[in-house]
Amino acid sequence: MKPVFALVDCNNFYASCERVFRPDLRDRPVVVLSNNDGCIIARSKEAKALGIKMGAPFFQVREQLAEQGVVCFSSNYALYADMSSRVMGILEQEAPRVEIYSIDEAFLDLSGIEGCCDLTEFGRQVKAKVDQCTGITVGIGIAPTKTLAKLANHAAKRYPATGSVVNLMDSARQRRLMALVDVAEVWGVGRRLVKKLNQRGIFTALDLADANPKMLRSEYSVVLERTIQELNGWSCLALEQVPPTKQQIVASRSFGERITDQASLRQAITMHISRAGEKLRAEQQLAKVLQVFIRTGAFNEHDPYYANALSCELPTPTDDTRVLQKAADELLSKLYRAGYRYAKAGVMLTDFYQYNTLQADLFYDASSHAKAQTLMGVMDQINQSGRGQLYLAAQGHEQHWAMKRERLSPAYTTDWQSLPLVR
DNA sequence: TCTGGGGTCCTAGGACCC
DNA sequence: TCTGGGGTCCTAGGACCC
Repeated sequence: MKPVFALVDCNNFYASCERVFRPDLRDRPVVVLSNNDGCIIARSKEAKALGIKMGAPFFQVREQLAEQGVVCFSSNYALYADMSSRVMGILEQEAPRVEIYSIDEAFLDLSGIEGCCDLTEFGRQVKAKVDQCTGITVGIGIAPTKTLAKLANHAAKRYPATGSVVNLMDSARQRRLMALVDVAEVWGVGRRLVKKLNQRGIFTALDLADANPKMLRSEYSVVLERTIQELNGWSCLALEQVPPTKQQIVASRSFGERITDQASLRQAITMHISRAGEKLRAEQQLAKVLQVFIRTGAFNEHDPYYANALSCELPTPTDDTRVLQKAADELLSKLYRAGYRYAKAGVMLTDFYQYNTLQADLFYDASSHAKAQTLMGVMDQINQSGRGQLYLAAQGHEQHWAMKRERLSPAYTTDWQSLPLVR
């Protein structure tokens, strides 16, 4: 059976989420800022039309945005994650198999439904349903491979006449579109690769599709060879319905203000360890290797620069926040140098083990490990219940370095106190 | 003063083994 | 002049993605 993929992608997702609950902003330019109100990471259509650049540092464009009447939001991940799960829920109702690819994108496997209905019409129905139920508009690209579906989605967004649904099952139509599209737009072709491909005379997606896959593989990598095959309608990337288990977990943040003392760094590292531990337990895994890293600002030429990381192997794999915190603290003591203005710190967990395949050593104490797991379970439950927060004292109560979020919108969908009111 | 966070995969090269 | 051949595992770094 010929495979059929659809890529559903939410338009300007974060900016759209903010606008769903603020109808007064419907036609106004809106941008959403990264953590710490650092850079611009999402723009509404109107904001893009004003020429506002993706990734622009907020402090550099702040005045200009104010003059242009652009509404700015701090990022509100609780809201975006909840809106995302609503959108994905609808897709799961509509399509037989779904791969949630990112917070705002999903691949659908539509193989076999051609016989029952017109693919383009199906796409329009899905789009209308998502719009009606969530207020989020999406673009949909349909094609025989994931890479072509991505390209079709790109076209759906770029050409309004398509009604945001593009069916690219026909190979003549694929070639017509590819001839119009810059090779930089192809999924898997990043900035570095574009330069090299341009030097070889490959400028459009079609140039790449017609290139020799074996030759480009030997010069670059098997990834690019697969991309070429996919552009030619040979599906190399399958739908992945079950997310593969994670291989690493990272928790890190820049500080709202620079830190110079070790005590504050210790608080921050403890907080990151707690978050990483929660993620690890949600994955039902144990970690053996822990890394801690700290660094000063990367942009200021006047301040001395220092960035360093240290890792250690734990005696046995663990998911106990307290054990991880103790190890992290020792690493931090070795890493810390006085006299620097630190901008960011974080932790990384790697080398994971499943609960039941754990290879215990001679001194492994099963009963104390079971107790620790119960304790961590209770802690996670309380923290998720919304009734209060349990955390290690080392995290501190007042964090002067906490993330800057000066333009945060309410948690409209995840907090009773913040429900929008209709009068 | 102020520039995000969290992932994956691939490859080359070194260490080590028989 | 000339110093084997073949394999695995691990790590660091590069490139990409959203």
